[in-house]
Amino acid sequence: MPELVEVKIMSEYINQVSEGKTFINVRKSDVSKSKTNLKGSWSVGFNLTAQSRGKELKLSLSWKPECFKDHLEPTRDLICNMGMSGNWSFTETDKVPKHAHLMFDTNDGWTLSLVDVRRFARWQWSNGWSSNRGPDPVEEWTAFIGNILSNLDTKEFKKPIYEVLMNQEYFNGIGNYLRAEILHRIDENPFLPAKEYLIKAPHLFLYCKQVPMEVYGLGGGQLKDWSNPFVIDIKAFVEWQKCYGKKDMATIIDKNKRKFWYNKKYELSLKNE
DNA sequence: CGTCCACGTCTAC
DNA sequence: TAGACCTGGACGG
Repeated sequence: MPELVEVKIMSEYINQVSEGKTFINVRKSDVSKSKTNLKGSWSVGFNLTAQSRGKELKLSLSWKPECFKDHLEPTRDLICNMGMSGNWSFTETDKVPKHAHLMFDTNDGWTLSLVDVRRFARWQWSNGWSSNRGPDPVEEWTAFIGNILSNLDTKEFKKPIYEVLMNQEYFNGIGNYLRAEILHRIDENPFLPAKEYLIKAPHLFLYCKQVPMEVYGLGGGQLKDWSNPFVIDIKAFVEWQKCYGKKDMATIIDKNKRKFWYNKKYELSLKNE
């Protein structure tokens, strides 16, 4: 599920359910192979807030004033990647869902859990966002454009746009369905080198913001096993999609073994490459 | 039963 | 640039 929009919605969900709660414990499932050390002094009285940037989610743990001691850091950030199936759930502690792998318990019997069937999600303590991921196309639109423009003459932008659009160093948050839908909307040859494509279709920048915002308006994309608490209409997302997963579209497998969905009219452009 | 597929990174040859 | 990492749903025989 999680691309930019869904991670953004998750961060809002975490903020909503954590508001006014006091957390007293952090733990992981027995089956989790995460090596991030959750032990230590983070065991009494902290608040949780979340923020997203592209596909990254940052959880900030900050001490309740009455629990704060001088020798402690006032806040600590856990940077999370949600993998293919990660999502968040807030339940009573004895009703934590199957496949919960990172859990935060409150002092009144509730638990915030990172639920992740495939266990590709990762988390680690960090002072900030990962340096190898670019600005958020929605929340930091100007910086997002600047980051690309100042690197337009690098090797990377000689690669076809459908590949570069998945590079998180420049398009943090764009994943497989957003790639397909954005390029389909623009309706320009997606096999063009990225720089050339951007010169022909500079509105790609705008679409990298607008298309996610439309999905945000729908409550986010739908994943089979994600009960998205913000969903407005279950069918809306499937109907909104014009390209990704549609049987009248063409597909190729990209370098990363991801299926790229695109309009059949560009099949010929591919052969000419 | 079995095989294929999934909204993403990682790291090892 | 293959694989590795994972579970489970869809679909075929």
